[in-house]
Amino acid sequence: MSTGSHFKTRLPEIRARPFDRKKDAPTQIENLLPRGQQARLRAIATVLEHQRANNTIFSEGEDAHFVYSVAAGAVRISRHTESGRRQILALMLPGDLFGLPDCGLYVNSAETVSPATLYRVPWQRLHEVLLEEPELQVSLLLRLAFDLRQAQRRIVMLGQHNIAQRLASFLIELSQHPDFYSEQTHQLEVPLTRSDLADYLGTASETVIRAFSKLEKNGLIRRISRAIVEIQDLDALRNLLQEKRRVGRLRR
Amino acid sequence: MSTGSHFKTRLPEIRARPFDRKKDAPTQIENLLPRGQQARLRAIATVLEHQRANNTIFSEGEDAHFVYSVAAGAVRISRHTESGRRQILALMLPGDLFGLPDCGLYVNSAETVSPATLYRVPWQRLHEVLLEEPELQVSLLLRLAFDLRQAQRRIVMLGQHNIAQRLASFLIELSQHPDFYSEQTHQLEVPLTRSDLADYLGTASETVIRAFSKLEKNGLIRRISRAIVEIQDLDALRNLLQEKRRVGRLRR
DNA sequence: CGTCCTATTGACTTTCGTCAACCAATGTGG
DNA sequence: CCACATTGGTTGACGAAAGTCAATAGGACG
Repeated sequence: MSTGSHFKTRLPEIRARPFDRKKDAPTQIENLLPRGQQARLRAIATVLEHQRANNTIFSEGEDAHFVYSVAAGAVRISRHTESGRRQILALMLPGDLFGLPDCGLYVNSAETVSPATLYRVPWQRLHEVLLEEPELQVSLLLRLAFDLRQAQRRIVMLGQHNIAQRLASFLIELSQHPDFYSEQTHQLEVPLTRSDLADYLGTASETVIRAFSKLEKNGLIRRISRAIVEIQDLDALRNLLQEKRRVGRLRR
Repeated sequence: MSTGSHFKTRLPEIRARPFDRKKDAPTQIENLLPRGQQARLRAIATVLEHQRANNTIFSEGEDAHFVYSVAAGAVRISRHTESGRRQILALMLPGDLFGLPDCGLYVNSAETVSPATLYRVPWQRLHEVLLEEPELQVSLLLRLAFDLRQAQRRIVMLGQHNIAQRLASFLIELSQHPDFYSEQTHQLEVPLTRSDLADYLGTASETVIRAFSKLEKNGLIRRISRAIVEIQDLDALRNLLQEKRRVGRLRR
């Protein structure tokens, strides 16, 4: 994609430091692990503070040494097709876990989508701990099962819904997350650019924009700024998913 | 879908019997479990012989008491949208495992797609065994990880490929399975009807048929019968996946 | 040999992808 | 501070892909 002749000289701005009990909320690791085992992991976790969006965390095909958990911000998990297109498989939000290796390699790529704070755990160490603690294994199993169900929901969305429905589905899902939605103001922060969103929904950025326009014209949402959307009628968004994919031909 | 006024009176023809060492190949359970623990599971497994296609194995929302493994035939795992459409999430072929519960319930439906032989294991018993045998847990974890990667491949397919590419992708994948593809005759058995295939690929049955016609016209495949397709040019099928989703507008 | 179900093809329409032009925000170097 | 470049967002035009309706063909099976 890039010409290769002019590199941005700015480095990816990341700061790494060990886990700090005073600065880092223990609740962030809670989703991943049951109480009581957290201390062991904190000791081996490093905190990475990515200062900007579009930092690469890892790329598909690389040796997988670390597993990550999101503390703040958002990370996109993506895969590239042989035709050079990109599909965003999932958006990792605070509390989510990613980077599990397959045969020692990462099968997907991960990049920040906004400034983000991550916990990084060496896979080797985690693996050792897993063997000693069957309960941890169960947690991991549940986590995988959750990811699988999530992936299945996306299959349904991509297979059966039109673009406006897919966008509605995304907005609804994101609005479940308190970090991105305020119940008071009804304002939702969309941490993706239009073209990231397009790759997430399996379409083109222009089509995403037209879907936004359509929802706005029908009074379901209102675009406040690039990244802020006011949800005006959540129920109507939900009802949209009940509709057919296509209006059908007018009968004569 | 059905009118409800005329029920088929024929019962779903299933025969159940305990696992029989002489009739049932032990290799079938091997994918699921490492050697040495197989015997324990055989003792608690029941063999179900579904005589016909479209038998319901379980439906989404039901209490989940059993986990299943396919010995012969094929099973479709599906989910229904609120708009009444159906998406087939996965096709379970010999060696595959399905029916893991989520909070005690099945989240998907499962039906036979052809006559099929299944191994049925009570979840309760399996769960007990899992607790005693951490190695079994690891097998299950690997299995889930595999299913997740499979689901991610389908997300890419649905999000980035046109219908001909999706069909090609399906044919290629099925041709990996010796039970359905003969290297000698290059004949592939497609165990799905066109409309099942449509629900699998996220499209309409007419569109599937047109994709078949297109591949045949271009000499990549040849339709022998409803369910038999001769793969004439596997490489060309693979190359199809490298192409862009759409040809693009003619430049003036 | 009719009946039922699936497959196929044609006609028509909607949805969506692509190209192109333009706007808005932001950042950078002079 | 301003000219300028860069990036991302938006809109319009156009055509290709795909969904829907309808009619027909083709097997399987009683």
